[in-house]
Amino acid sequence: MPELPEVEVVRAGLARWVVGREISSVSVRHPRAIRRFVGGPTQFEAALGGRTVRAAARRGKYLWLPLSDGQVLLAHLGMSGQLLIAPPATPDGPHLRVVLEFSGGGPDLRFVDQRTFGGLWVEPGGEPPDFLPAGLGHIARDPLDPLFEETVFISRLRRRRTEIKRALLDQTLISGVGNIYADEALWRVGLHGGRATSRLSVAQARELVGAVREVMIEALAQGGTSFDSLYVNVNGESGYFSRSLNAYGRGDLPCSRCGTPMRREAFMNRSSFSCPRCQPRPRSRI
DNA sequence: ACATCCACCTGCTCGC
DNA sequence: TGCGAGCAGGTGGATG
Repeated sequence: MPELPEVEVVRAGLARWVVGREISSVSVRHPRAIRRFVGGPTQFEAALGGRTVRAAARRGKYLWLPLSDGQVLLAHLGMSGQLLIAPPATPDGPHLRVVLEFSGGGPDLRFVDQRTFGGLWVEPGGEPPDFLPAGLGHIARDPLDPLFEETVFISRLRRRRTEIKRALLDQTLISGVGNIYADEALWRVGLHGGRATSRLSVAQARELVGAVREVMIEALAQGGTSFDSLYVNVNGESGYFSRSLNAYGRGDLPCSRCGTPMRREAFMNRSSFSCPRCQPRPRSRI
């Protein structure tokens, strides 16, 4: 799905519904879902059977479940992945990719993913709290992480030679931010995403991180952002933050601050939304 | 090392 | 009704 608030909603759901349970069997319905696991479906199923889930952790948009044998089950939802808690008798939907069943009955955990950009895989684990799965070494901390170092982020940001929206989407600089929350944060601080990172003052950069953090906290409190059934919590329920969006998806609608029609610009095979008046385009390029 | 771009997918909506 | 184009919340790896 999803950006940090949506992934965090899923993590919390896993903590509630899956932690403490023993995996009894695993069924891979689509091999692409585990393409990041070298062993293939048979070994994947064997790697998980009989293990108990110890916790539910997250770094940026990646999730992982430490297991009783010391390994971790990793998940990334890609653009359309869902982790759903479902009664065992639930019929297979068209995009069901992996099913995990648990000992002693109770609901299954299902990985459903229309576009198949997401996936599950298993890696060696390690000791919390500093442990980070090997595959996630390049992912920065997110701005809600207590160990996120704002001053380090700001100095790295200002040393970049790129545009601020690109930098916000760079998960090696700051994680958890995607197209929605980047646009929302930029709108809040009145900066156009095309501004040069190197020309931001420290104060502006600080304001920007503050806005990212703020919009994510607000979204989290409302269960995340969803426009349709594609982005849901583990119980299949949508969050309400789409009602609070001020920028994303609002092309031609009035800016909620000044009333000017919002503009939509093409950006990396996607769209950026901004207010032409509150967020003027920079005069100079990078 | 750093910056940029696009392939990887399915499905929906829109205009012709 | 059909069909192609364009679009969708992400990312790793190739390329410069």
